[in-house]
Amino acid sequence: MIKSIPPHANAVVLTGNDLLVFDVLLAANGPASAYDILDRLKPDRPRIAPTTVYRALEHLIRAGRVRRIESLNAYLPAADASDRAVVFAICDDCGRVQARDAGAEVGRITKALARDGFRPSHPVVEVHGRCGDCDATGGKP
Amino acid sequence: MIKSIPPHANAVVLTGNDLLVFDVLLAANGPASAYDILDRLKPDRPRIAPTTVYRALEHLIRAGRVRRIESLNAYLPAADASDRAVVFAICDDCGRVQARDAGAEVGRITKALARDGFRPSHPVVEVHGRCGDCDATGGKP
DNA sequence: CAGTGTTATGTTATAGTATAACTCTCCCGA
DNA sequence: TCGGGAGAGTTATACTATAACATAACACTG
Repeated sequence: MIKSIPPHANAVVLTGNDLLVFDVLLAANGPASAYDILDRLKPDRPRIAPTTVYRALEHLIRAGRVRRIESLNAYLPAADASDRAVVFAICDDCGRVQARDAGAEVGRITKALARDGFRPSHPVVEVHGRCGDCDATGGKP
Repeated sequence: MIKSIPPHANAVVLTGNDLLVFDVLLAANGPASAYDILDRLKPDRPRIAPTTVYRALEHLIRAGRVRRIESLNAYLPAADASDRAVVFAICDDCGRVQARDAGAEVGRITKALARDGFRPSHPVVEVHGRCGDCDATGGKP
């Protein structure tokens, strides 16, 4: 039986650039696109290129510190570095995103696929809708 | 070209362009990007623009005939026009995609979110991995 | 029929997202 | 010391999607 995966089985070393990008993401207080991040960094580093941001995002994602939201082409800092499956609840009115653990439900889905011979590696679970606040107030205003 | 279609109450009326795009998608035998479709249409219609393809895709999606795969930026014809939630099993080796009904599992997820005050509208469930064929043969070759 | 609204389509341009390909440099370990 | 690999810079380009405006075709209504 497998116990648990050592937290640093695939340690990813984060560089200065990586942490800079991570700080911007934290400050964004919500999902940010790679180019949002780029724009935020340009005042200090006028020659910074998309490549730099994308490389940092790749590191951060590998390290479990950041998640990509596929249906928004955006990135969100992770609450913790676990690789547990999460579901993103995306409010299409205000743009806010809540991440929730969905390990159990996603497990059912991946297990069902595995029974058909598919070997799941990375699940994407994102639910669009309207958050409680917007639903109460009738939207953005 | 289509002359007129009896305007059933809530039916989405598909136009000639729409059906053309749908035919290309069917012929693709797998997920196709909007620009794949565009390239395939260009020989017959050299002046066709992205807008035209995107508008057709929008119609087809509204009609339930086509699904967008968010994590691939690609489109797939739907097996049927139901709006039941599906999960896409995406093989990252060969690129093939299988759609499976996931109404029950997705229902659990959306209900859990609804209990938190979120009102789900459109779920995105896509699982990347390796299909049985590729897993058996070791990959693309 | 004219006037009007709606939808589809065309056309041009641009915005937004992501990667390729090459270079340089620095650090570290053989 | 040297060579290799990771990080980072630089330039260019590929890929994805929409904006903004113009025209046409049709359907409704008065």
